[in-house]
Amino acid sequence: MTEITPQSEDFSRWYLDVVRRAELADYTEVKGCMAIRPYGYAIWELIQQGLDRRFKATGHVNAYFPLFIPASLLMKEKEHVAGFAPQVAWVTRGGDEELAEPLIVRPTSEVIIGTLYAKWIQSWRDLPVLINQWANVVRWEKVTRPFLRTTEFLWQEGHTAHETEAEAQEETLKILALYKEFAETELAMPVIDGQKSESEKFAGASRTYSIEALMGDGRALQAGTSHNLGQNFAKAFEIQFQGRDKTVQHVWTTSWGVSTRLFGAVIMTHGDDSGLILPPRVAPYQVVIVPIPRGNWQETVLPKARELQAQLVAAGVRVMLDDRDAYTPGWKFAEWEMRGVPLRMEIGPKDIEKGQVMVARRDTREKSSLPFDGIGDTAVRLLTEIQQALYHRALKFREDHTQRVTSYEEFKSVMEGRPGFVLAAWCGREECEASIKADTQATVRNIPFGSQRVTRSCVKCGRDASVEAWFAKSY
RNA sequence: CGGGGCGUAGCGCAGCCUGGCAGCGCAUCUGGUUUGGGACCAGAGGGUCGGGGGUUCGAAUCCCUCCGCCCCGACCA
Repeated sequence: MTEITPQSEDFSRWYLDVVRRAELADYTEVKGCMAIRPYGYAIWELIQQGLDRRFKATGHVNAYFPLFIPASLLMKEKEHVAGFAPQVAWVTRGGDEELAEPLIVRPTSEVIIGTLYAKWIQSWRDLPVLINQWANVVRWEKVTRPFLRTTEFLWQEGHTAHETEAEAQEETLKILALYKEFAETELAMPVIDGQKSESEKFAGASRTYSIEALMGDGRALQAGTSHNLGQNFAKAFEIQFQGRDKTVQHVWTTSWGVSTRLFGAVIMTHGDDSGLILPPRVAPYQVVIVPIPRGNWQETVLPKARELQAQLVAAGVRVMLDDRDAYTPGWKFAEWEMRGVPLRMEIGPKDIEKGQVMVARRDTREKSSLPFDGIGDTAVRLLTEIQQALYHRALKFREDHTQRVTSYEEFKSVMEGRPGFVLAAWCGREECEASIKADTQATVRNIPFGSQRVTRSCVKCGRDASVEAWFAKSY
């Protein structure tokens, strides 16, 4: 049995151990292309459901666009192609024929969708277009890591078109808020929202916004982005409509996405040295029942365990009854803890006699006997508690690793010591951003919305600071 | 893409230096006894030694080359 490397010894190795031991994903023959195993995929499906429900509730609909895109289309938006070209995979042959025009495998779908929107949109009455797609995309990455950065990954990409600049901006921020609410409610993961710096914004966007989470090793992870694309793509792809005032105008577009990377964020936000800890709302099994075999247990204990399972299912809880005879209870305890199941219920002859169930929490490891009667409600209440406890624990961790600094010396010493988020005044110039990165490895994660011109000077160069920004070492 | 480390059974590793029967632990399978924190006994199965090429009577071992994984850096919404 391979042990999981302790976080304190090597966080990165811990992460890779958890991914493999918990059977979330596995490597394949191609660099950066991982298989997502059933347990991992079940978690992804729950993430999808939570997001999809929210997209639909805000008026979005799903559609599907093709994997292959004519290379020439990518070239139409100047900044976009410059940003993505180094990461694009090409198809130059089909069967035994050289293609007249090479295809690219989508790294994102702005260009193909833009081409279609140009056909679909004629009038202001066709707007807004609010489409999302669930898809795989490919970006040729040099350094890959399961979930965090893979060559092929799963994500959703929303692509909307609007009549006015204000509407596009509203959509961009609405989705950012949706992502934040989702991360905090479903993933129990506190995030910082704000605007990306000029150097970190999406290739082709007017403005990019992000949510950023803090991982257990003190490094930040960009967990989702929402872009206001202005009229950049509308002009490149001639997406035009006739307005209320009879004039022909370009639409205003947005795009936004989150990927399987979110899953990596969940692992690194909540996990501990025993393995994964899943927030109940995205746990494929919220409760695992371990029957305690004694004597003729299949006829004494097992029926009671099934009854317990039925009560939990009736209460709307996702349950796994682990009735495998080949493993001992102790082995099952360790196994399901490693896989992050929020609650474990043990039921044996002693419990049955007393009308009780032994309940153990994954997050606190507290173990207590609770009455069998009403166990469904008890489980629901405990799961809610765990969901909140995980959020508050993560929030406290972030607060303990967040500070405002006023001098560069202070900035550097924070980054050398216990890293985390640093809020510092910044003049907004790429020059300072780059030299801060060179000195400390920290980059601008984003610029908070409340941030306004402050009287203090740039933490690096001392000039007037236009904003305060969140800095951190990042993935 | 640069520097470093690594690749031998599902996992972790020894063997390589100095060429000569492919091994160990865990896991797996069968049978039995067990089972409230990773059980025990007995037996069994499992290998293109990352791929290709070369040297040699003979290559896991030596040489060339390609691929993959990990770490650091560059790059990367």
